[in-house]
Amino acid sequence: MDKTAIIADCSLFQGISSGHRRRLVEMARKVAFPAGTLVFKQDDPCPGIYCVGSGRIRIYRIGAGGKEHTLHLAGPGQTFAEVAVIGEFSCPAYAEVTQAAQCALLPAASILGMLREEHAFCLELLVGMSHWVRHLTGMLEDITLRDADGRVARHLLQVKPDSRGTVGLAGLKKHIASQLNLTSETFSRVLRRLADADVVEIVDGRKLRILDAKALQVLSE
Amino acid sequence: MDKTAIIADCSLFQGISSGHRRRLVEMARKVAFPAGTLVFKQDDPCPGIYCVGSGRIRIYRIGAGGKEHTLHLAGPGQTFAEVAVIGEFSCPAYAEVTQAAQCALLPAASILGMLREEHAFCLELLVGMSHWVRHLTGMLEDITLRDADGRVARHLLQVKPDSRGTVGLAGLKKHIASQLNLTSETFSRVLRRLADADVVEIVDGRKLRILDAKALQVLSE
DNA sequence: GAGGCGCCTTGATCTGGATCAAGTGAACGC
DNA sequence: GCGTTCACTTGATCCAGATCAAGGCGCCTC
Repeated sequence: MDKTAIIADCSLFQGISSGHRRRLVEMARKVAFPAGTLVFKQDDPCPGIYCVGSGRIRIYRIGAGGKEHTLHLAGPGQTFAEVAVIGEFSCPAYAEVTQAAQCALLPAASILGMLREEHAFCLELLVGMSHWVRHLTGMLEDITLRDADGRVARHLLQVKPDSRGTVGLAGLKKHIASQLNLTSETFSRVLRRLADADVVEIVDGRKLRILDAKALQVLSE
Repeated sequence: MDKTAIIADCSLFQGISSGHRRRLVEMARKVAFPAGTLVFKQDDPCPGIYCVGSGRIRIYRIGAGGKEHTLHLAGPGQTFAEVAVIGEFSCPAYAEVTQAAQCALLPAASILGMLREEHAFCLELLVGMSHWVRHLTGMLEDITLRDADGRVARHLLQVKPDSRGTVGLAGLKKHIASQLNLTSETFSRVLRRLADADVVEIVDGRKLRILDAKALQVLSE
């Protein structure tokens, strides 16, 4: 997978003109990471925007006592570190490769230059950013206004099912649990309860099928 | 307080050119709200960006069972509904006037038009938005990674003290508590504990003085 | 195949903060 | 003045979900 393909697939740049896209490809650097790599640490200077072509990167924070909170599990077509680049902050979180990944790195300086020159690109990113804000307010709503069952239900409804109604989990259960601000034990128990009530069916450890979307809807209120 | 003054004071538009600012003033409509007004409801179409000149507006969501979560207590110099305008969403929350307020309303259509025409304005808003993202990730970090004492400590450190080290609370205790995802009872108890430990001094119901900022720092880790 | 390790499940217990309940006190209208 | 309301405090109890503990299971490496 080359730089061009990665950037073409990237949802942040869907609405962009082909000319701008070509400029992005030119400035991009292809980077590959084996599983387990720490791409950057919290408070590192931010190298640029990463576009994920393949694999999976987990973005998380660490609080007092070593507790982790996963903000995002970035997969193909997604980006991370955009906000830090635009606001010119240092990295606000840790980024760790959970599945060997190929990414395109758009250096911060080049992006900022292009933003200054290209009005349309600027508009594009503005909309992309507003979606990121939505994601965050959604997480906040989850954590403050929903109980464990509700959060899991909403999460299951958000990941779109593939061919025959099965949804694959984007990462380890413990990482998904941490994204929902739950422990893996609680996540496990909720899944079991949903399976016992025939709301979902556990296909294998990594996949499950939604049997009763309506019931999930009700749970997430 | 007229439109011109409100927009001049508005932190979102600090870096903007005087020409752009003049255009904003032209498109703005002055609106005054008595305390208790519901400015908009969740899912209403978003009328535009509100700039607060005076008074206080509480932005909050309601979850199942009527539980509220306060996202923001917007005061003078601050804006709300920017994100909905830019992303062209409907209102993502409720906005209620907690202290009689004077605002300037920048209609969504005019703002979107200006964004399309004015590159510098677009850049400006992009940076403004990245700060809003920071605010949200800060709240998330608070709620997921800190306990009640830590959240209160961080909150107290965030509001900058006025003349002689006293900090005034931006709203009712129950609204601040809800912003920190606490009940007012818990908030009250934490404040008492901090006062007993001589970390803060309760001046009157609405104000308090920070005696030991270091200790607050430690609590918020 | 044996051992080890990390992920996941399930059960038993613990606890921070919510909820319930009661009381104070300030601000208001009549 | 006198009731009413509403913010806030404080105390007593409760509970959802965390933590602790114990296997089970898949997947390495040797």
